[in-house]
Amino acid sequence: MYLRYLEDLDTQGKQTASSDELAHLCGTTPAQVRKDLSFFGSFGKRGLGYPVHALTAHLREILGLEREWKVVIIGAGKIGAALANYRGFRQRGFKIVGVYDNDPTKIGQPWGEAIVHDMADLAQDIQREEAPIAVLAIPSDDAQDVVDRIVGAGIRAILNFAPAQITVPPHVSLKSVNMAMELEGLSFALTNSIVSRGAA
Amino acid sequence: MYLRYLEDLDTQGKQTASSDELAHLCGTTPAQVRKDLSFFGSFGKRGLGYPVHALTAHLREILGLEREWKVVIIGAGKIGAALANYRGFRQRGFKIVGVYDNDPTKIGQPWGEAIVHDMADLAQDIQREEAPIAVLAIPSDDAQDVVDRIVGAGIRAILNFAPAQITVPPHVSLKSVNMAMELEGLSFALTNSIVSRGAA
DNA sequence: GTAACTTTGTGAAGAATTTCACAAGCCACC
DNA sequence: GGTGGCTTGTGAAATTCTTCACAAAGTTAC
Repeated sequence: MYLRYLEDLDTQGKQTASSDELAHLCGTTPAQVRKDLSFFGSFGKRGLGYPVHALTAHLREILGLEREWKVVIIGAGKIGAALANYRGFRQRGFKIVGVYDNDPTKIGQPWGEAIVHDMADLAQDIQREEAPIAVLAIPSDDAQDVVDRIVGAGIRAILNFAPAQITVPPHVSLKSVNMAMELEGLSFALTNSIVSRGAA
Repeated sequence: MYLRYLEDLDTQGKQTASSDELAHLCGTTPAQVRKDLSFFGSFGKRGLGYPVHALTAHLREILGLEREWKVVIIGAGKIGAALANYRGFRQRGFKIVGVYDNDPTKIGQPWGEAIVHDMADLAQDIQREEAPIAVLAIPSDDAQDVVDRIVGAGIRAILNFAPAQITVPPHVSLKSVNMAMELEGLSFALTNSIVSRGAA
């Protein structure tokens, strides 16, 4: 989150930003900002604040965004399409090396700059390309099966959009985005008149 | 998360579930499960566990899912389409009352069961329908503008898919899903060899 | 009916996170 | 070069969250 705002500030040509300023932008407190950043090092200058450009570079380094990450997208449906379209993606160092589906009417069809591959080739392609990240955008029923296969093929991180609870070995990182659950959170907030801090 | 698993168990015809069982499914601890649930009431039976079906109903009530929520989708692109397609949506009490875009080539076009409306009508439609929830699936640049307009029209909750940081008044609930940020989280985990608990 | 076994609900302890508050450092101006 | 005004970095305090551990309550078997 800090990175996102710092990039904005950098684009605006801002040289430095105080913890107070960052806190306001991020909807947190100055002390929190300072503690968070101090965990990784001492980046600021007293009396002046944090050097926007340098800190941006630091955070990118910390997040591992200075290298290129190969990503396979699994599922050539609407969500897969939305992801592949999203240009901020490659821009941030994520390179989509393949799109996979098991629907015969989709396999071989053009898909953006790429072609939809047969899911049967998925495991071997992951091994050959050494792609560490997979984005899962397939129906829930198939999710765990596919996960087991790609984990076997050496995948090390999965971003899951299937509304299913899946399990991975400890050495694999997993993030799940469940749109229905997000909406349910809003439903809870509305039902219970929860008052927010105004930013998210 | 508990609701999700309990629904599964309910479908499987399971009568009761212990905190131990739920903890295993959700990747947490039995004590955590008990504390969480006890916040809302005393649902379990000692020696037996929690009644799956009744607890499901309770949680649905707590989350405000027993009523219908009207939702407008803003942005008739890929993400909007993915959301509208997603059948678990209406099933869970979220009724899509309109899809809006400002692209003249899209306005009036059929879109699932509905038609794409002109974004110019958005504010008045929200007021007439009294729709409390909006899903924002438009480019970042327009996001804050649109948010200000729909907040003015009486929207009370927003699910934001634009990779932009937006601001709302305190009485409006906001959740943002930022796919790039999720991937960056995975990049961090890979870079720093973080070992997970295996579920998410 | 009772003994053995299970499992909840919850105070209390322990751990983690956030906030406070202030010394130390940096800049700018005279 | 000294003074005043900011702002960081960080121990300590306060708060929040998680885990422990056990009495109370229910179930099952006989």
